[in-house]
Amino acid sequence: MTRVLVVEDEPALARALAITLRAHRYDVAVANDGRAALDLSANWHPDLVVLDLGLPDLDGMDVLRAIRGWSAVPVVVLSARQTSDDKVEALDTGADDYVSKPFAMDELLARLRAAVRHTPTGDGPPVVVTATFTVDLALRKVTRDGAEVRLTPTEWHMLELLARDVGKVVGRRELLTELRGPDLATQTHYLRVYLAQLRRKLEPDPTHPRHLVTVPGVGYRLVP
Amino acid sequence: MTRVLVVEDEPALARALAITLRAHRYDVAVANDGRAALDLSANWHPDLVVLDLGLPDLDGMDVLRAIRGWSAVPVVVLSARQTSDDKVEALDTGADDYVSKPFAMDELLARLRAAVRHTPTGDGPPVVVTATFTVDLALRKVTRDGAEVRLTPTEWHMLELLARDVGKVVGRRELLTELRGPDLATQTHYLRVYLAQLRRKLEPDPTHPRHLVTVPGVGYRLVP
DNA sequence: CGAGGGCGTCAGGGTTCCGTCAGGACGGGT
DNA sequence: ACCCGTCCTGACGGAACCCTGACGCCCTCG
Repeated sequence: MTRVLVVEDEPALARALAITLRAHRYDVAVANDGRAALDLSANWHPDLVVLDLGLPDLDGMDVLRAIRGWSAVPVVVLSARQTSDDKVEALDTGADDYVSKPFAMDELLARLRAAVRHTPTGDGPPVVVTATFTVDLALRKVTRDGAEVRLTPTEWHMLELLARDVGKVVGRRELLTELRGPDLATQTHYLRVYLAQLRRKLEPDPTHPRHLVTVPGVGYRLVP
Repeated sequence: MTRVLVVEDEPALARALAITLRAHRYDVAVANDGRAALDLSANWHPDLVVLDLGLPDLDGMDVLRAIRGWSAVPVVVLSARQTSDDKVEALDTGADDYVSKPFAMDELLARLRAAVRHTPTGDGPPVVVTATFTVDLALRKVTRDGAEVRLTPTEWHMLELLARDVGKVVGRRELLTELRGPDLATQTHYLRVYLAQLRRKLEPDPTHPRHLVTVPGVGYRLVP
């Protein structure tokens, strides 16, 4: 199910959005202010963000910038401002769409659908199959020999990053920036520990990995 | 340069769009009707399509559907209709954005930039093929006779530099500056050692290289 | 004919990098 | 308050890698 993070301080609108989105089979989380928005966008891993620019604590643009600093999740901006300058600034900061209030709900929904289509991983198959295990990005589940494998949040996050670019090498810095933030992007030891745990849970022979392959000096890659 | 196909039957607006886009360093082609739009979108390979729904011969929606039949190029729809039904239909048919006339030019430009961001790495041939091995820059992988070849970071870095300019000679100083920094750009011996290792791993007959060719006194070059 | 420079090959020491085990810190649930 | 799962850091053995030095070859030039 598509996970939508709604960042909206006005309670009435927030409730309306949540109800409507849930009625359309979205998985919805609501953030009332900028802090919660950053927290949820970092830890809840939404597939889409609806961001109202008018927030009580932080400037909405700063929230957008922060999210874009480490994630490529589609962001649809909601705003009462209608001047083209505001739209240009938001779009050039990385917003995928800009909807002015008041808006028609069905139009917003259509724009959300369009935005979700843009997710870089959205065009490929949402499920990665290898010889010994299967990763389902949409369902957030990984199965091995038919049985589901229990993964900790960090383990899953890591596997998700690798599965999002199957076959391609994911750099250590890239992984660490996603997992722990840009500041700790040099702690490569962290990656080794969790890669080992993933291998223990997923590889038939953890000491001779066939799918969770390390590329020395660069990063790791998931091969099908 | 980004190639934009403008589909617009109204001459004044078509000219204005073309002029503005060209001023912003876009490569622009204009189609006055649906037939020309389909023709150009198929043969000219635009990176972005600006599509006005009001066309003399075909329905704009049919044009959109046709394009989406074979291409994932970003399409920004332009229309005089402002009802949300029209927007929903266009967006759900595959349009990336919907702009109602009249519109502010700078907003349209921002939306075009946002739309073009969605195209996933459409530039350049990411794979170099020779008679005995192939280099895939994107996947960071090199295969020989179908089997993957293990390269050390330095070996790969070197091969990457050569593959980035296939056929052209890459100077020794250029190589060394990339590999070891500007200060050590005279240690040509370093290059010989690693070229030899690359040849040993990739050439059928390492003593008589066919693809990793030496240009005496100048540098090396990769020939397909 | 000998000297010299550019090139390719081989080998080894020093260093970095990787994988693994173990244990303390933290937090949520009972 | 206790327990359990998870997160994170430290230490260590082993492997891979980087780089340099030494040597032989070929060609050119004195």
